[in-house]
This record gives sequence, structure tokens and C-alpha cells, in this order.
Amino acid sequence: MEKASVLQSYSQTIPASMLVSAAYDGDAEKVVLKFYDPRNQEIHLWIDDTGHKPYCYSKASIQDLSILKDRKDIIEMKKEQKKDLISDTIIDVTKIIATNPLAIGGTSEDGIRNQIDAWEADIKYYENYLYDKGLTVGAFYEVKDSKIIPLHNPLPSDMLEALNPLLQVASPESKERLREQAELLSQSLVTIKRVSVDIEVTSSVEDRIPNPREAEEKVIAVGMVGSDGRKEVHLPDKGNDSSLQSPSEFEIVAHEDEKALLREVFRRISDYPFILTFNGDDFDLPYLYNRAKRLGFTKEEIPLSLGRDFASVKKGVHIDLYKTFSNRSIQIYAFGNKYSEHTLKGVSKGILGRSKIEFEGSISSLSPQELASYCYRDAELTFSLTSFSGDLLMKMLIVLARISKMPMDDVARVGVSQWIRSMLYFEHRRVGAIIPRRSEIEAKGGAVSEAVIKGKKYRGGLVFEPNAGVHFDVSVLDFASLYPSIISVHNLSYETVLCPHQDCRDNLLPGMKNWVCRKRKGIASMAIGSLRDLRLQYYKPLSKKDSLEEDEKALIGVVSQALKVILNASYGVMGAEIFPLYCLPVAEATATIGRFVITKTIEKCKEGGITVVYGDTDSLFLKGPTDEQIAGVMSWASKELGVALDLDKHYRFVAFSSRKKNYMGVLPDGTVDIKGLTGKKSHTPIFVKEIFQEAVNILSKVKSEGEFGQAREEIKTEVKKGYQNLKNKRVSLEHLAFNVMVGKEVGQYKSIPQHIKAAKLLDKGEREIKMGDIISYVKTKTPPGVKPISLANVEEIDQEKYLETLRSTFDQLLDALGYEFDEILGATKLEDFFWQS
DNA sequence: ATCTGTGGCCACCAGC
DNA sequence: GCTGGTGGCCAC
Repeated sequence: MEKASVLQSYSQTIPASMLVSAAYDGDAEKVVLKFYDPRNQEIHLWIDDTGHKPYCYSKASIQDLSILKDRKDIIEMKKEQKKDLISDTIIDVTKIIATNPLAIGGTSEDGIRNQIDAWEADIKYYENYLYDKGLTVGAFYEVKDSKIIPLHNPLPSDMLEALNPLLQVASPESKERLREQAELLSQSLVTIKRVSVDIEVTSSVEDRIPNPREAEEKVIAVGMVGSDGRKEVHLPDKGNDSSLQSPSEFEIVAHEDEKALLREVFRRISDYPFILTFNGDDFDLPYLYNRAKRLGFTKEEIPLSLGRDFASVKKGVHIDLYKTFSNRSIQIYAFGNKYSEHTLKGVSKGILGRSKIEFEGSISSLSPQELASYCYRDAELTFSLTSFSGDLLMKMLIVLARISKMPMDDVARVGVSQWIRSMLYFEHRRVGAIIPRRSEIEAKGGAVSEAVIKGKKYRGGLVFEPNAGVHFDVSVLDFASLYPSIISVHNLSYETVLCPHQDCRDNLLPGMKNWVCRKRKGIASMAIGSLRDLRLQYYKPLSKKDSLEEDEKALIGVVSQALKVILNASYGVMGAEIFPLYCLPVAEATATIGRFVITKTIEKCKEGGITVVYGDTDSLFLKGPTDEQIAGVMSWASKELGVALDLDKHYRFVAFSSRKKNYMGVLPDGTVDIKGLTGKKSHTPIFVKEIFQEAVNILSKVKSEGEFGQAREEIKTEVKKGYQNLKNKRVSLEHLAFNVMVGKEVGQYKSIPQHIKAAKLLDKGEREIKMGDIISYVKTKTPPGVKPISLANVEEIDQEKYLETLRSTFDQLLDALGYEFDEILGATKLEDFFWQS
């Protein structure tokens, strides 16, 4: 194996650099590696000087195809020669594929050609290059004499201890894998030096975002907020305004002209290894680039480069937070759904509790002072999104880069399916396996089960009919990482499910006619399994300990969270067409075994005399079980089913309506869990939510059956009060607004839902309704029955509709408690109430 | 331009 | 008026 060589070498030794990014530069045919040195807070560039494209062939294919032994040969070979090579080696290759269980199908000449093509295409996956050089993204390296040496990180002793039971029983292969993963994930999380950049541009046409390709309009402000304390706004046109003064929070830097401003901003951008923007890929950075060119800057003078749909910093890393916060996995798992609109305004309001400065009219009408404050706030919010909770987001990105083997800026840009793709491709290279083509996997066929919901591909999790009513003393058990555990325990992977071996055919999966390989551990099963083991054996138990130091606790929390994200998605991607290792039989087998597991467990509970009041996919609600009973079920599940069952929580009482995925539970400390009820959903009007919340507060105080009567009276008062307010028009439009997101492009709708109707009323001018926008509308008595709040009037509110909403929202709650909504209101019929005083 | 899955509830739309 | 379909939001 060739030694790593570098074109640009540094005389001094960098003690601990972190590889944050690697990219193949197609034009220069070179690989650019970027290392972050936390001590010097700089990015060091290392460029491969071999003059060859990075190697792209897996070890097995190279070893097996003796004729291709020298990889340089094939790289330099002409197209015609490659054709010959293919026909010469076709027999050999066929043999290899036939004997290699990891390589399914592909025995035709066409198949081989496709394989070679795929290898070539693979060149762009520079991860190969990294793998050949023994480098992993996010890990620490020592750079000595122009050589990059991985820094060995011994496993912390507590981790070794926690993993020991697993390491004892594991095969040498999985043992090594687990150790490697553990070492990487336990490396420290460095603080990254960075600066946020936000620009403001004049707009000649009102409400029109200037085109960054043309960059015709002037840059009138650039805000920068850095981790080193930099807080400034750059303005062009010094001297125009002598009254301009820096406020206390930040500094105003005025320049001679726009050109001088850009020059200075570029100089500062080059000072930082990481640049943060909100939508900088599509707007701020391309705008700066093209504007600079328009003003006569040469390419070399601009520290930026533009891709097709992203922008990067030549000697650093650019992270576009807009893309990061648009990522659903990040939104839900990392930030607990605290924001719903993917704008700087929406995200910062949800996460930081602060927002943009609002103003009327166009940006050009602001005074320089106001403009500076506005621009500063945007830059400050952008920076704060990476710094809150002790740099939580930056740390999360480092950990995700380590797990996914993907550069940090890519992690921040792409979705979870690509993280997992990168992770699994890396695993293929580790074991020297050929990465299969989609058609080879698809040859296994589709699903055999029928989905409950029309239009879905296969049957998913089981949801049980809840026992309607109030249940005291309920314990909730759930399977820890059920689907990843099933994938791990049952060896589920695209190449092992329905494997080609005759003697595996009797190795049937529980509850299925499909079989699984018993000769070989599946790649996906191994990769997902090792992450699951780490999370369940080490990170999850540790995150519950209070004895940890702050720093340690933060690291554990971040890693644990990141593992959860990846593990949760790893099952889903197997059933997603966009995933290159898409394999329906794997997704289906996972869900089928899941149903088998929960069904058997419920049967077991019933045998033991335990009442199961509810269950959904991987959770069981048990009524008043003894500690021994719980322990019994747990040990039975882990022994018989191979999945760990945890005691998740204990409810003082749970109230189920007759609906699935709809309940309310009160924990011993009075905390209330509300699941699926309309009163908690984000689109429900605040007016309804507030009354609902009051009712929930009242219920949370109930400790015994006898106290419900009192609670009922109190709820009655609250609901009546709310309804009186509605009737007397004392409720504001904002409180009456339904807030619904535009889920698709306006033209794509097959029917016109209410929120779109409302938005179209708004849409008199050229203003378009964008996907992701949240429309606030109220229901009115006059056609078409809805109006955006900005156009509506309190007088035209359809009170009857709101009473309906109130009723159905409360029915979900009151059903469970055995009351009627009308009873609560004190009227027998809706109309009766309506005509009451 | 971007994309992990299925199950379930609710309100409304559109066609009969 | 009934009913299947659509769209949104949520549980897991």
C-alpha cells in the first residue's frame, strides 16, 4: 500500500488535527483534504500529489481480479482497452461473483460492464481514498514529516468495562469493529473557531429577492459574528452619515466603497476555518462571489468557490444552517420539533426564543443605523444557532461525521439516507466487499405482506385497541431500539435475507416464509448492530447517571442522541426507494419480526395474569403489575426473543379514549404526557389549546378515582368561560387562527384544502405561496369559509365552527373520563347551547 | 430542490 | 347526503 504523500507540507508538526472534509477536485484531478487544528484554530490543506485519481476499488475486487492488480493500470487505461479487459476477464469475474455471497447477480457480461462503470463512477466517492489511506473523518491525526498518522485513542476504562461482556462473546471480526467504533466516538469534541456571515442587498423591486447570479444590486451591509468575540457590521459609503455610531452590542465598520467592503469581508472570512450562513449556499455566498467579480475582483482574490447547488470556502469549511435545520432528522431528534418553519425567524424563535428585527417597507428605506442593527441580529442569530447549549450543534455535526464517515459540511447539507449510505459504503470497504448495484438487490423481489394503509408497500407495526377509560397505576414497557435490535439479532441485511445458499433455506425468520443466511454476518446487520450495542451498553445507561462531570455529560448526551438518529433511520432507509441499498425484504422482515415480538410478549403477559391495556409497535401498557411480574417479562423477552425490554415509565393514571395513538397520562410527579390529542397539535388555534391546557392542568392534580368529580366541575367552568369569550368576540384573530403548513407546491394539489384557499386570497399580487410556509387562517361565515388572519375581521368569525372544534378537541379527553362535552357545557344539544344567553 | 418507514386520527374536498 | 380520497400532523 502506498504511503500517504502530501504536496503541501508544513515544517512544524501539528499535534492534533481533525480531518473535517475531503473532496475530489475533478478539474485538478486531485484530492483536497482539510484538517482542522483546534490548537491553531486553522484549516490545513493537504493535497494528494500522486497525480492519479483516488483509488476506487474495493480490496476484494482487486485481490480477486489478479489481472487488475495494479490499480494504476486501470485508471490510465483507454476506454477501448477497458472493453477488451472486460471480455478477457469475464469468466474470472463471474466465478468470483458466484462464490462471493456479498455479490449477488451480475453474472452477465452486461453486469460486469456495469460493475466496472460503477467502479469508475465511484471515483467521486473520495471516502475510498480516505479508506485507502487509513483516514476517518472526524478523527484526530498527528502530522509528522508530511505524513498523516492516526492518533491512537485508548478506550476509556469505563467504556471497556461496559463493552466487555459483548467483546467476550463477539467474533474477532465484530470485536474489532466495535472497538474501532468505540475509540472513534470517545474522542473529544473540540471547540471550532467560526464566524457567521449575513449580507443585505438593496432591492429595486419591492419584495423581490435579488438574483445572486446577476448580483446587480449593491451590497449594503455584511454582518459577522465570531466565536472569538467578533461582533461587527460592515457598511459601504463612509462619510455619508457622520451621525453613524456603533451601538453597545456590536461595532459598525464603515468603508470607502463597496469594493473596499468586500475586500475586507473576504480578508476576515479567510481568518476563520469555518464559515456559517443561513441559506449561504443559495444566496449570501454566491451573491458575494458574483458581486465581487462584477466589481472587478479576480477569481484568486475571492476566497470562495461555487458548486452547482452549494458554495464553499476555498481554505475552510462552509456550513449552511438552512439546509441543516431543514433536515427532518435534525429537526425531530436533535431539537425535539421545537421549530416548524425552516426560516431563520422560525428556527431561532423556536430554539433560541429570539427572532429577527421586524420592519415595515423595503430594506432600502432603513437608515444605515437601523440597517446595521437588522443585519447584526441576523448574523448573531445564525451564530447563536451553533453556540447554544455549549456548541451543541457543532458537536452534533462532528459526531455525525464520525458515525457516517462523511465530511462535516456534507453532513450538514444532506439527509439521513445519505449519512447511512456513506456509513454502509465504508463498511463495504472495510471488509473488501463489492458494493452492489440497485438492480442486483431488487432481483430479490418485493414485499409479501399487505399494508394496512392503501398505497404503502408492506405491513408495518401493530397498534392495539386501547381499553377505553381511566387506568390507575400503569407501567409502560418498551423494547430498546426494537428495529435495530431485530436487524442485529436476526442478521438482516440486503445480502443475507433470501441469500443464494441452498442450505440456508430452512433458516426461516420468525413469522415469515423468508429465510436468512446462517453462513455469514450481513454488512448492514453488523454496522447497525455495533452502533446499537454501543448505545444500549454504554451511552444510554451512562446518560442517566448524575455523577458525571458537565463536559463528560455533554459528550455522552450528544453521541447518544446522534446514535439514536442514525439507528432510527437505519430501518427506514431499507424501505426507501431513494436509498441505494434499498431492499424491501429487509424492511418487511424487520417489521414482521417486530409484530411477532410484541404479539408474543403480550401473550406472555396475559399468561402471567398481567392486564395489557394498550400497545403500539414496541410498547406495552401494563395495569398494576408487580415488580416481579415486570422482571419476569423482561428476562423472558431478552432470553426468548433476544430483545431488551425496558421499564420506560410509570403513570399515576392513564386516560384512553377509544382511539388509537390518543391518550393522556399523569406521572407520579404530576407531569402530564399528552399523545396525539388535537388539543396539543401545532395547527390547532391557540384559543382551543389554552382551554385544553387548563383542563389538562386540572386533571394533572387528580390523585384518585374520587377526585374526578371535582375536576369535572372545574373543567366545566373553564370551557364555559372560553366559550363565553368566543361568543362575545373577546378572542383575537391570532388566537382563533389555524396554522397549517403548505406541504407541497401549489400546483401539485389534487384538491384545494382550506389553508391553500386562504393563502390564495392572500395571493392577489405576484407573491407566491412557498412550500414550507405556515398559513394562519380563521374560519368565517362567508364563502369560501376561510380567510387569512391579515384580511379577516372578528365580526365574520364562524362561531359555530369553532364550537365544533372545541367539542371534538374535548371529546378526545372527555371520552376517556366518561363525560360528554355537551354535559360539560350544560346543554343537551348543540343548538340549545347556541340559543342560550 | 429534496426525499427514512407504516399506522392512525381528523377535517375537508369532490364526485356520485 | 354519502363516501372514498386528500392533506396535515402525529405516534412509534
